Amino acid sequence: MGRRQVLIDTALRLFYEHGIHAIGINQVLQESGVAKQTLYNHFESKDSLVEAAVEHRDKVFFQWLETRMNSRPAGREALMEMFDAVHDWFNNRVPTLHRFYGCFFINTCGEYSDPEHPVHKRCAAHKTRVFELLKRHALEICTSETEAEELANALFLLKEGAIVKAHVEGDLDAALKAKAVASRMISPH
Amino acid sequence: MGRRQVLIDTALRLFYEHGIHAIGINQVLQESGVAKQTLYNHFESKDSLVEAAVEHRDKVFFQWLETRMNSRPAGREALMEMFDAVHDWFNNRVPTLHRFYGCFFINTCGEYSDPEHPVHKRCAAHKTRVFELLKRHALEICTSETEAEELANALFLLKEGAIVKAHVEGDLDAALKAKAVASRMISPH
DNA sequence: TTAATTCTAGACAGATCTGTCTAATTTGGT
DNA sequence: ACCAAATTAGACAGATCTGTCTAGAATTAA
Repeated sequence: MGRRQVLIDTALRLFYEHGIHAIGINQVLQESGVAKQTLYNHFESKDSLVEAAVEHRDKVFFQWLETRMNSRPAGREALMEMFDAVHDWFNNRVPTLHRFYGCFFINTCGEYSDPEHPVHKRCAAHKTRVFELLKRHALEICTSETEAEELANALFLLKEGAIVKAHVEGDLDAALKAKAVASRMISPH
Repeated sequence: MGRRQVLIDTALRLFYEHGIHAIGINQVLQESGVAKQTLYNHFESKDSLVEAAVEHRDKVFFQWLETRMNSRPAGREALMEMFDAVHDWFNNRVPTLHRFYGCFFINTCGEYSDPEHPVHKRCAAHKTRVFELLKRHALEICTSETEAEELANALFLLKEGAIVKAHVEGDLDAALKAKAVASRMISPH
């Protein structure tokens, strides 16, 4: 694996576990076994490495979620599969996502509150992308665009809420509880 | 106001806006106009100040929310009022909560991922406390303990999801959308 | 083989971090 | 007015932060 990718992987792992401002460049270098100059050959600053880490997480996470949902019939089943997917995530059964420390994008926005900051913007873009994925499947089982939007929104909120509950309170069944609520919202229709 | 409280207020404001590890003790001292020795007379370390800030936020936030909910009849109306309350919060109409930068407890857990850390524990305790508040009102309109638990859980997830959506995506209507979902969950019953 | 590129190791600068210490000043109770 | 406690200002230590620089080693391509 190229040096650039090694740096991104290591940085993401450390940032995700401890937060971004708690991790210094030197620690990333030491754990990745890369020289300092190499880092600054590939990235012009720490912030630039942070951006790359967020972008990478977006790619990995979205691909994983989309693949999981596509493994089931589009529409209701795919939407329900989402909750099973994040349930596996919460319980550390998805190695590619690392050990669960909440949502990297939510955590990162807690450290970059300015909505105009490039890092914050990338986090927002990720969430919007996931929302669009839900909406696409919601359209399969809804009779109008508005209705699909509302359903996708409800499921999105439940999912985000479950992430928070799982991380902050350590509730490992949060995803299943969210799924139960979601199930009641879709089936009687 | 006592020096101790000045320090807590200033620290909370800065921590909430920028994250905890991004703020140094010296900045807290400068903005609060307090000497360094005074800080270390009241707190044995920065972490101890962080704990105090989290505890204070818990007190202020919970009291605010409980008061808002108690301004309406217990049960369904109080639960609906919660969404109006956080809607005001998202739109910066609650001065005592500061400008909205997401949930301080969620953000803080992003920087203190170890669930055994005192700071993380306090954040978890806050969320649990809010959940119990919801459950108390849910019991007013449910026929069983289990049903109340499930309702409180659903509303809790919607609320947390709305906080995330409002902060990360800048969706200022997130609370109203969550309220709409919640409303559909309660009224037909 | 040679030439160009990439990487390494680490010194270094300058800023900032937490926390300690001192000594003078202010405050509050009696 | 007096004494004790609290606060101030700031120097200081030692660690750590980001980012630059240099010089040599490794890698890659022609």
